[in-house]
Amino acid sequence: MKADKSLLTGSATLLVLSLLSREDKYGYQMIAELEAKSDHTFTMKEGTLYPILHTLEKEGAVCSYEKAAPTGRTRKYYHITKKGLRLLDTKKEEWTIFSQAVNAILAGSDPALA
Amino acid sequence: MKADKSLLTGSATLLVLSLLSREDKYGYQMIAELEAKSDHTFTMKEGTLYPILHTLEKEGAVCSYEKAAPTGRTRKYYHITKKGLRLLDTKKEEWTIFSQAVNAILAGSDPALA
DNA sequence: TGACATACCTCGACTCTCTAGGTATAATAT
DNA sequence: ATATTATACCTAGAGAGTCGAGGTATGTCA
Repeated sequence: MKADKSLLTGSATLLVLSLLSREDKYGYQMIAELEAKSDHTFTMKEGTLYPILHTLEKEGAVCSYEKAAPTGRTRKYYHITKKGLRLLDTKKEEWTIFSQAVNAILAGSDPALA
Repeated sequence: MKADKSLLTGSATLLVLSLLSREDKYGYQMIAELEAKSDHTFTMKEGTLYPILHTLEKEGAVCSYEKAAPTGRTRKYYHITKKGLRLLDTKKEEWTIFSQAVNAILAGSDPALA
């Protein structure tokens, strides 16, 4: 994690839902994709991801199914539900409002440091 | 707080330092300014702000002094130090990297929902 | 004089992420 | 053959950060 990891708080679920909105994925894959797509800014730990997935499943935002990989290994895929898509929409908007608010505050700070 | 409050985690210190980079301020004032400048997105609680200010002071990022308000009341003003300005710079960059990374992930999500 | 806004502070609860373990299988190296 | 590494999943407890709810005190206004 390049940036202060505590910044991740509150966005982890948003990121997971966003990944799943394109196609079904399994846990290990999501971690790798987050790392790659964020240019190594996010290194989401397994201890963070798996509990999030389990919570989302309990809430009905995602559902899971097992599928064998070409290698023969069993993977647990997650699929986002309609409820999950609505949740994603809500969290996306929250993120937008939040980040714009932070930028508004920062815009007021000493320009000599920009 | 309009947005999920857990998003604030990790940015609270950045916001405080940013406010102080323009001019010295006292606690109660910072809460009001954050609320106003962020269009009511941030409602930083006193239980959040004061411990942050005390920690920053311990670290030498800010220093404080008492000053009487025109009303006669005593206010505790905080002044950002050079060390604090460097910390602000660091945290600003962390925020930029982080928010760009989140946006990169979101950009990959289902465009039909955008 | 009572109510309210200002102004500061702290403690314990809560939420979220991470550390550090654990299990098991497949691929690769020795 | 066998050891090691990568894959793939999981959980319990620790730690960090914020909040709720309380406390104290002063100034203003009805």
